[in-house]
Amino acid sequence: MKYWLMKSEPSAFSIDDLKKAGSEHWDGIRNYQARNYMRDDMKVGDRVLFYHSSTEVPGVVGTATVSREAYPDHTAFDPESRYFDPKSSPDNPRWMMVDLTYESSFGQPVTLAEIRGMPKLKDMLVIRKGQRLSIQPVTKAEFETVLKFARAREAR
DNA sequence: GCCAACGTTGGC
DNA sequence: GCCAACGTTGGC
Repeated sequence: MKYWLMKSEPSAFSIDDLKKAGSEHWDGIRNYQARNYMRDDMKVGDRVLFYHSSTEVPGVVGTATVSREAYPDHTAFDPESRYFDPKSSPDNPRWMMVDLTYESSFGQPVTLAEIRGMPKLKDMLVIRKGQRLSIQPVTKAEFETVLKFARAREAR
């Protein structure tokens, strides 16, 4: 089983949106490395840290699981979509998506600043300068550290 | 809104 | 295949 961090702008799609939906497809990925992670490495049951970016307090806000492996991102075929890509076609799809299923929401986000401050999380890609990938692998230890930190705070 | 860091595009 | 120009990301 693998572990991931996936970024979303909450104004576009938030953890609450995923909670409401239960499961949802993760469309709009238009970066080859992020696509390759989904296409080649994500399996059903993989666990995901759900991260809110471009918001007042960026950070991990909850968890999800991968519930369907990579399949063509249909928004690339839709000229009306902001994610339209004329180079992608149903015959030869360039972009992929996976489905995520909601797992949990943190009472308070584990903020980017907090991640920066924790020695155990010093190698997380999300705090590496210039790292903008919207899908990033995390280690099991990092995943569990984030989760424990969130749970410990909720227990107080 | 600024801007650093990157990724992509396209002319050559 | 180089690389300048351009677009995007995302924290601040």
